[in-house]
Amino acid sequence: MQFYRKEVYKKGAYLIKPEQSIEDFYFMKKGCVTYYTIEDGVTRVMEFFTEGSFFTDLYPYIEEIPSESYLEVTEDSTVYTISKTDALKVFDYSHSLERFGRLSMQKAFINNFQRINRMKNLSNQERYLQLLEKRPSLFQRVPQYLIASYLGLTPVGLSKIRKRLSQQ
Amino acid sequence: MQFYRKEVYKKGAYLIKPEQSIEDFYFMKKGCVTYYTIEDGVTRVMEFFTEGSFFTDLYPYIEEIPSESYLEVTEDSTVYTISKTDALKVFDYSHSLERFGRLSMQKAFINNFQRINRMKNLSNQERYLQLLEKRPSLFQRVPQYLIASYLGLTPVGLSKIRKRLSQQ
DNA sequence: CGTATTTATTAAACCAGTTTAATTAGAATC
DNA sequence: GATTCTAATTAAACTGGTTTAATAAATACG
Repeated sequence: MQFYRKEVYKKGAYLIKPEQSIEDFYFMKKGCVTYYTIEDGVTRVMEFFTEGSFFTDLYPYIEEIPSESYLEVTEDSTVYTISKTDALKVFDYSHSLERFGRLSMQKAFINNFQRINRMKNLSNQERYLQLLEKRPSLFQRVPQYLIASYLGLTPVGLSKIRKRLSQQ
Repeated sequence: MQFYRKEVYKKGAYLIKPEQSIEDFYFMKKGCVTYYTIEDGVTRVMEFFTEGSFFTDLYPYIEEIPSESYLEVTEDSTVYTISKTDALKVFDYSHSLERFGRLSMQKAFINNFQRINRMKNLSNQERYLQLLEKRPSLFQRVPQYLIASYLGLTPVGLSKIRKRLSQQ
C-alpha cells in the first residue's frame, strides 16, 4: 500500500497559495520551500523547509479553513505528499504510525519552542550568527532579503549587521 | 485504573528546579505555574501555565537530561500528574489515547507557532495589548516584571508602553 | 500601625534598529 | 557587451526600546 506520492517541483512553483484549502501533508526529500505571508504588501517569511522537514500550512490544514499563506518552491524540489484522508487512514490502521505522528509533532513542537526562546533571548546579531552557523546553505539558496524577513529584520537592518561584523 | 494523581501546591512551591530530571507530565486544573530560566542572574519567563494547560519541561523530559528551568507555583494550584512510565503504558495500551496525545501535541505546536508569528509581526505595544485582551487575568495573578520578561521587555520598557497608552 | 522591602514609575543618556532615498553591485535578457 | 531589472549597501534622520539611577507606590511584616 503506497499511501504517499512522489512529486517534483520546479523553482517558482507553489504548493499552496492564499484562499486554497489544505489537503496534503509534505515531506521535503530534496530542495527548498519558503513559507510566507504577504500582509499589506509586506512579505513575512515564517520558515524555510529544506531536506528532512515534514510540513504543511498546519493551522488551516487542521481547522479546515482556507490558507492565508504561500508555500513557494524556491529551489527545484522533490517532495513526498500524503493526502489528509490517507494520513487519517494510516493512523487508524496503525498504532505505531500514530505514535510516529505524535513523536514527529513533539519534535516539531520542541524545535519551535526553542526557536521562540532563541528569538527572545538573543540579539538580532546573535540570531543572524546562529543561523549562519546552523544553516549556512540557506545563504546560498535564498536571497538575503528573505533571510532578513525570517530574522524579523529589514534588508537594511541585516546589511548593517553584516557590515558591523565585517569591521571587527 | 487511575494512572494520574491529583496534587495540590501552595504558592512558592516548585514542580521543577534546575539539575532535576523530569519524570512527570502535568495538567493544570486550577492555579498558575510560571515556567522560567535564570541565566547570568537574569530571569526569563517562557510561559505562564494556567487552567487547562498540559505542560512539563518538555525537552529535558524527552531527552532524559537534567532540566535547566524552574516551574514555580505562582498561585495556589491543583494539578493532575502522570509519570512518564505511566504515560507510556497508557499510550501502549490505548490507541485512542495515543491519538489524543498526538492531537494535544499538535495543538500545542500550533499555539506556539502562532505565538512566534505574533512576536515577529507585532510591535511590543501590540503584543502587550493582545496579551491584555487574551489573558487579562494574568495581570492580577503575576507581577508586572514577569509579564515584561514574558513579552521580551524590561520592566522599564513595559512601564513606558503603559504610560504611552494611558496618555492617548 | 510604622518600618522595611519589593515592585512600578520616571528621567536622562544611549543604542540598535527603522524609514526613506540614493548609490552600487549583480543577474538576466536582448 | 550594453541595457534593464533586481538585490544589496550606504547615508541621514528618526524611534522605540535599553541601561542606570532616583523616586514613588504598594506590600509584607515585626
